[in-house]
Amino acid sequence: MPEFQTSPGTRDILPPDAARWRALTGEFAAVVEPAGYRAIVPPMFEDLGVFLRLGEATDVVTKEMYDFEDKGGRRVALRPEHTASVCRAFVQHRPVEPWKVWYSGPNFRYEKPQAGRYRQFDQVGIEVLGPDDPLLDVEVISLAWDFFVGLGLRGVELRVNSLGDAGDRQRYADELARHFGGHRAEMSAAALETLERNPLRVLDSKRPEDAAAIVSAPSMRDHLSRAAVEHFAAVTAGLAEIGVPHRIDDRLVRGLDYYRRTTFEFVATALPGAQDAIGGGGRYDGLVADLGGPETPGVGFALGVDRTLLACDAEGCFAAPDGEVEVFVVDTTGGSVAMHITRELRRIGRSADRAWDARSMKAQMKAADRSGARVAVIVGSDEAAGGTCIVRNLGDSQQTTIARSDLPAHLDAVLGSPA
RNA sequence: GUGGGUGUAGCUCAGUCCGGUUAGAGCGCCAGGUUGUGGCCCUGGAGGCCGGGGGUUCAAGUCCCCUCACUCACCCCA
Repeated sequence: MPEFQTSPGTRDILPPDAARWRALTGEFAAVVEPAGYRAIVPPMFEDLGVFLRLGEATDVVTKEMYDFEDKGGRRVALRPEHTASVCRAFVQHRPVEPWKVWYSGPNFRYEKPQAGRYRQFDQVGIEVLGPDDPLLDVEVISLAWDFFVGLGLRGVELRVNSLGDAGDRQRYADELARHFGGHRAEMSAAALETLERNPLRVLDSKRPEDAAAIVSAPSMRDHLSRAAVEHFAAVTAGLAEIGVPHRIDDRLVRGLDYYRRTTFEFVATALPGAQDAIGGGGRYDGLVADLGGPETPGVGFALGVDRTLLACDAEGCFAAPDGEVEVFVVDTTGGSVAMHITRELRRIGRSADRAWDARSMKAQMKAADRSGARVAVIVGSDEAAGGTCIVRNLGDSQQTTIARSDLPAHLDAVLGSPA
């Protein structure tokens, strides 16, 4: 084992995976930018207080925060997600509403690593600040949906729910606490602990002992204000209208407690249960105000890049793009001819690589083969002396000798015009 | 944070239960077979503090303890 390795919960994304990684972000931008979302890049760490607003009852805040004191004595934290940063940026810069932004970048959560769960993990997402129009919720959800579909994913389930307004949520939580209080005897110790902190989260327990108490629990649906009911009805109607399949799940509670009204989650059915949540989001109408800004509604989502890629693996879609070069130059005269040829080729828009360290022709040809190039341009002492080169098709092994000055035109004929 | 599993070559893994000379295989890499030409085949080569530390023993990759890392599940989430 080498002395230095990646820290727990982090890893290197090597080629060709890193290319796929970037391609995924590219796909996301291609879905979201035509809808008017513009890229935002907030800092990776902020004043700890920004993230504490995510909710004191959430694990993300209470036990997973990657916080530390900097040399200036400031209490800062690596961001656990983007939403709080985007809202802080909104309060700080006061852009014109609606403010529609998208992002892509790493988040940090100090958790015990596991399959599909890292301490540094990437998300792509969008946020919209300003409107509280339920049809905006529909747009937001549909963009995530379109993105997944565009990747080729077929086994994605969309679950939606409404948590109501702040008051609804509180009343419901109280009622749930009463309900579960009556079932203490049969429930798991862990669930009882959760009950103390955040009764809503108990609905999330997957333990068999808790199942009965959860099934008989009152539904959020019966505790929504009239306005929240209407909002949610408009959201689900909108989704149905544009043909985005979804399931209403009145037990759906999300991990951050800033959510109000609409919440949703994307589940990849091809993935094991512990890692099948590939994205989620919702409305957070109080968050901007909590961060010291004006009362401003917001909606958004974040999708896990790692898990989305895992889902693609499981479904066999969205393969890594090949990073192969078109031409490989073999030069057995010392290498400087290859230097000139690769430079010329790149200047006219062709990708070209070569071998180093003056290796034998056999070794260079082997490298050419491995590079995935379609043609090899070969220069030995005869060619160097005569100002010619050999162009060899690595597919069918046909080769011809041509004047070096004819190389660009010859490649156009063999490979087509440069991309 | 809690519990299980695993750490041997660049990679995938034998060998560990029942301790015993220079620790193996496949793939990959390098060289040669091919005096200028890749893939296939053949031959050879390089490459291991057997995760780290301590202990038991005449002797430890193998047994015991500790530790670190990875991994899976719970929790939680992306």
